[in-house]
Amino acid sequence: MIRNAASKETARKPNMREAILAAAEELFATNGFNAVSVRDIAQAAGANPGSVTYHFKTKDGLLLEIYRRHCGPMNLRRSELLAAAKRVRDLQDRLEAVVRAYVAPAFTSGSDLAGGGARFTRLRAVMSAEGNEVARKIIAQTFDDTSHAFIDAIHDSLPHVPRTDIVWRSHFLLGALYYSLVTPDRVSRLSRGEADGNDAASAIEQLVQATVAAFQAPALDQAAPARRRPVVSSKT
Amino acid sequence: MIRNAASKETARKPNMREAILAAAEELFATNGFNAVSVRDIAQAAGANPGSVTYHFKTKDGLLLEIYRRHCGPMNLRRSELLAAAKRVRDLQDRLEAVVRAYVAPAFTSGSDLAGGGARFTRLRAVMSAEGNEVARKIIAQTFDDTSHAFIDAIHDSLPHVPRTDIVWRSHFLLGALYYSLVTPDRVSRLSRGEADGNDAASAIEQLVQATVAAFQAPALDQAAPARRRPVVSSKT
DNA sequence: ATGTGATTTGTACTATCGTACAAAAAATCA
DNA sequence: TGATTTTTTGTACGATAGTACAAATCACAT
Repeated sequence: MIRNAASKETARKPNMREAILAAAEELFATNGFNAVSVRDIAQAAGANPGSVTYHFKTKDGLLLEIYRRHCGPMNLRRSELLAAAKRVRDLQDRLEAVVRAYVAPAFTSGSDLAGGGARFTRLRAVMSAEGNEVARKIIAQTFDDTSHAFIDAIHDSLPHVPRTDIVWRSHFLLGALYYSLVTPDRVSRLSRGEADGNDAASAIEQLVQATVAAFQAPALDQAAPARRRPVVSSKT
Repeated sequence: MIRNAASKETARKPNMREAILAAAEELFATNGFNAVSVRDIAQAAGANPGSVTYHFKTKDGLLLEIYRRHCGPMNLRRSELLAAAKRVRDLQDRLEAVVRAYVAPAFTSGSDLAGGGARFTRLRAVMSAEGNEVARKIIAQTFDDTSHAFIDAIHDSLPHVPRTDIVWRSHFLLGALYYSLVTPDRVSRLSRGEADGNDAASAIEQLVQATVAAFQAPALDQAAPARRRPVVSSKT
């Protein structure tokens, strides 16, 4: 939408550059950073390997640009959604709205820059698992603000739950979200075809519902640490 | 334990072989498969690169052996824990016991083969994210049985929740578990030091409590699909 | 101690990696 | 159109990858 700006950006002829970015995003998201060569990317984009060097200098630079391109619009969109969610009156409904505002943009398909999108979210999941340095840096300095904003919003809806628990549970949420995008087929397989792990709408609803319940769980204060230790025999 | 068998296995002098396996497990789990070279592994194990080839033939063979070594004892142990959990009378307590039986072994430290252990679990998380072929094959044929057993056990404690929902929620559980092992520092960072993401006991308690609540969430039947669609403006 | 098989070492081969760079092609503007 | 800049191509270089293999070394039964 926001397009006809004719800025002084280097977007003179974005065809090849954009194709390379898209191909790299897809390949990195499915195979990891190190498993994909610059030549793989060039071939998938219908470009020459040297063209990648020309546009992005290095392979790291290419990854960095993928992040750069997404992070700005994405955080903006998330702020909007969060602000709207925070205006919901009913406390229970507000919690669900906040969670949904966090979850939904991660599942959008296509090249939805603003929402983040499933492809970029999956990319982040994979980079996180690989401990990629470039990703780690840009993520810590770009996403933590947003994460804190969401955590605060959730905490406002659940004043009786300590912040520590909220942090843990939001961490679990992100893990579940990532994993749903990384291995959707596992859901189809384990449900014996009754559920479709690749159906974004189902994933969102299931994740929102489960997560809201998780956030609403009673506080886990260390006052009663060894409430019960069931099962676990002592065989080493 | 089962050791002095003097079988015809090639376990005559396991020192170096074991060192290589341990080093590879650690390096793969933290950096991914492709980012780690055979030379890296050999160096970390104090071995010669050729020694890796001698014991495991190929790099894939080395990864395969890591899985092979863990899967048997691990599934055995999980079955034991699950069986014990299923003997818990109270339905609510049983659910928690089953979840704990699933979660706890994944966080054990050291070279605990039977439990699975944090290192191997993290390795599985990373391989899953990278879409590693070797791992994908062995996982589908080794873990699905156990997963089904746990899903069935949880379903028994929650008869009113459709199996589909149980599958989704158990999928979220595994994702949260993986992510907790992959990026524990994020918890410490977001909680501003109030929580320690690397503390296994805390992680287990938090994860069990949150997950039990998630499983207990009301069923999400498609009878009421558009219960409410809060927030989300329609800007594409 | 000595011979034998198992293991470790050292090294080399080929393939592919990321990247550099000059030449060709395309695009832009006077 | 011709000049100039931007983009694409083709190719090459050094580094490192996985793996193979012969020689050296070790463990140990005889």
